[in-house]
Amino acid sequence: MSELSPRAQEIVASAREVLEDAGPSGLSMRALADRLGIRAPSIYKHLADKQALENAVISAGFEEFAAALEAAQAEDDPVGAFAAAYRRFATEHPHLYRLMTEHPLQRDALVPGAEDRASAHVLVAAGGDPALARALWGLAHGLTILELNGRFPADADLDAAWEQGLDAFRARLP
Amino acid sequence: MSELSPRAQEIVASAREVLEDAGPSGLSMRALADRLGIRAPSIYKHLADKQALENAVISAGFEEFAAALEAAQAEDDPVGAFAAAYRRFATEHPHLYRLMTEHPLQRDALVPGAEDRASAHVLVAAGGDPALARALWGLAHGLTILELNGRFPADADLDAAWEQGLDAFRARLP
DNA sequence: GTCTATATCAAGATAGAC
DNA sequence: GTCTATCTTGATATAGAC
Repeated sequence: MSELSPRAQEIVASAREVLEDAGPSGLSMRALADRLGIRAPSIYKHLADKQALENAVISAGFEEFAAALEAAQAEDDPVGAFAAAYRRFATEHPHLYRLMTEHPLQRDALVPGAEDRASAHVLVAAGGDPALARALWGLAHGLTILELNGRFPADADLDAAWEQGLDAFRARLP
Repeated sequence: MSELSPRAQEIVASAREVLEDAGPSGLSMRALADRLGIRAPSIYKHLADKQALENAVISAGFEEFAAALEAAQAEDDPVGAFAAAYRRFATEHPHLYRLMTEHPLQRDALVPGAEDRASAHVLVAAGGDPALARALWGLAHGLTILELNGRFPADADLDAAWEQGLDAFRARLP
């Protein structure tokens, strides 16, 4: 990913706002231009195309996600601390989380290391075991996205579901 | 959901084929009409609109999913049998699985009970504990959709990730 | 850095004839 | 049950002027 000009960074920040208001499908070049008070074609002077825009939003999202996971590390209950921070990030930024996870990533076009920095935390939480870490990630993502997609009954106790799942993982760690 | 005419059922079956060839975004009324050898407006004589079409495909998907999970029940390792059938269904019908899970469901417009019949199996696999069942569902969905979205490294041992996760759940059951 | 004007494409959907 | 003709909307993107 090439460096972004200051103006491009402003545009990306606005894109993030549009995304969080309107969801991934509402993030169009026109909607973004409206938010910026300019016309859509002007955006192309700063960002090559819509993919570049989305990739910039996603990269920033990973950096923010990584920071949130990092701030939440706790030695006494690494699994619980990871899961709480994970769930909170997704709940507070549902559309950003969706954009970051619902499609294959164009890794060549992202800020290098942004994704890795986020995924490193699940490995720590799983005590360094890659297979257990991927399973824990699966649990966290699955519960998160099923909830965002409204797949659980309205009266389901999701806190209890998280705790049951996390307890199962805690029991596998020393 | 109202009953479908025989012709409508043929159209839904073709829609399923288009979906599996081209993915959810490739399932347009025009692409479907091409497959059927007719013109797009003709479809509207049999199905009210695109949502009705998608809901019919989704309902059929749930019934097929439920049947696959039912056929896989095993008393000695209910968690493993459930997970294997779940993973196989999603791997064999990735675009159908996506369509069934990536958006909120319009439950009023689905065949009654189709979703319930599928979700009942995870409850059985979890020994009847709803919270544990939702966690297991989260694990299965998360690993499945992360894999479909290409989120794991190419050299990741996903069989091992599934086994680690499933073992954690097996240990919570009598 | 932004503008207007425009090209291009593809989607869902309806009216009315046959 | 299918057709043609058409409407409407909305998206990405480019050219070239200011």
